[in-house]
Amino acid sequence: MLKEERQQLILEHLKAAKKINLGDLSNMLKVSYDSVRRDVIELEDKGLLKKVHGGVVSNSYLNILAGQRKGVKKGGDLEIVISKALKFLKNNQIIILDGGTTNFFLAEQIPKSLTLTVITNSPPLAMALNEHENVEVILLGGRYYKRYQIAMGPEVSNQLKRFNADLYFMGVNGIDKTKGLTIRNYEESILKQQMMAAAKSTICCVVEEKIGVVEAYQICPIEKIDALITNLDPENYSLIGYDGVVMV
Amino acid sequence: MLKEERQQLILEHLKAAKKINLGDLSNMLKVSYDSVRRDVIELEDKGLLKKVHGGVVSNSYLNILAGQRKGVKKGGDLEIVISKALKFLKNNQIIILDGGTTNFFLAEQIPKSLTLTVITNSPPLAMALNEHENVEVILLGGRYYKRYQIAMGPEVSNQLKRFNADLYFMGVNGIDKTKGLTIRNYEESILKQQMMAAAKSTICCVVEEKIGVVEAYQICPIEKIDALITNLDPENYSLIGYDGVVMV
DNA sequence: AAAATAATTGCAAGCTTTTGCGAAATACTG
DNA sequence: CAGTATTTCGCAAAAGCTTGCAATTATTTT
Repeated sequence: MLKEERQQLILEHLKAAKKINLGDLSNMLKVSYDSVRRDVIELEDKGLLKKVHGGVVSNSYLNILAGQRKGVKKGGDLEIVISKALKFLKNNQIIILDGGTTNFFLAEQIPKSLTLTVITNSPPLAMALNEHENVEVILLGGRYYKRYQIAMGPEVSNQLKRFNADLYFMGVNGIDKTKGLTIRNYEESILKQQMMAAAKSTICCVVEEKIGVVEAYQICPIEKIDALITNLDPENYSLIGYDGVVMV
Repeated sequence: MLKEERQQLILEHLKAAKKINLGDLSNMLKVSYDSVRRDVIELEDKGLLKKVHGGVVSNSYLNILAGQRKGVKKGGDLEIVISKALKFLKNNQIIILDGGTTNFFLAEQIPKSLTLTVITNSPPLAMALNEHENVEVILLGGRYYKRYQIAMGPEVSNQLKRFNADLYFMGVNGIDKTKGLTIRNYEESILKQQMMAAAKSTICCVVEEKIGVVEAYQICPIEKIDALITNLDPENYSLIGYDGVVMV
């Protein structure tokens, strides 16, 4: 069995199971514990799952590449988040949208009648707005990171310095009471800080499963953002202790 | 057995089996391991499969990107133009590709093994290079023109000033002996001039039907470009009178 | 048709990746 | 805090891959 094949199987299993322990995987795939372990490490490096003590959990990192366009499931967590986020949009606003699936789907769902300027470093997101006649798009250029499908680097930062947007919708990998907003890529964490600085207020959109997750690099502590949008009711117990933020 | 025949068999087998290891292929096709290996490298260059340690997998297996049709018709005019254009590419070159369909398809057909830097103002083109691991992409940012799906404006021009690329592949709407290279959009005509200035040499790729066509805005006279690639034989009568250009 | 050139093939030696094992370290549980 | 479960690490064997070379076959040129 090829390594790639195995990794594919692990991912498929994870879609169904949500959490699997490595021993079971090892039996199931008929390879040693170590091989599974190494596969899982590789997959984690690619951001496709998250390793925890006792097994692996799905990371719901849908690659826009993977054909899952127009992928907001009716009534799903993501749809709830997006519908809440859309309420923040007003005519003639200038908003920054960074890369990431949530923002991509948010962009797709922007009402066609709304007049907006969208600043983004994500080519797929820019293209998702092709049919939005009233949305002007400013694309930030720089070195293009294929893996994340975004532009990053000094050029992007420089261009950002000249902007004063009304809103910034930030995507993150994890959000935690004490560790704040975190992400897996260092450069991106810096970029997101700069995007915050380029906007009057910052809104963070996350689905439930990212709550309590801590990733490698902090962007900022919780209280620096102006609003946190989740699919949960603002009174939900999972959100207790996130002080200083408007919950939506 | 001919090489092409063998490669066809490999692809067919892969369609059915999703994966296969090179030793088995070697037995099946009754040629040495090395020949199979070299076939597989060629196929990988064309993006038709993915080589991994232990064998090959059909690349639709790893990525659900299968639906992404390669848009060049076999034996069509465009394919001829593109195959000629690819001969100009050498390892470690820095090339500028502007928007337009010819360049988009050219980008798709760049061999996966080629190491290049591609500078572009076209988000779709940047994304078309997602699977080209050896191609670094620099995305030019600015105002995004949805209709053409390219970035244009002063930011793009400024970024261009700092580049000294080896080659610029220019797309045009029309080419004519006396009126030169022309295009429908004024701003774009200026941008293309700037791209010419940012590259050591400029190559123009056109299919037959654009020859003799004159559009609203001239980019430059014919003799300013270094090579003209068409689907026609360089000796073809349609090309008589285009002086001062290398015909390919 | 002969010579020159180019493309293809197979081989062998050397190199890299992958794998499983056992010991050691670390994280959870009651 | 001890005990158990889980994870990590280093290593060496095995499997697989690459590279240069020389022989062969095909193609083009003279």
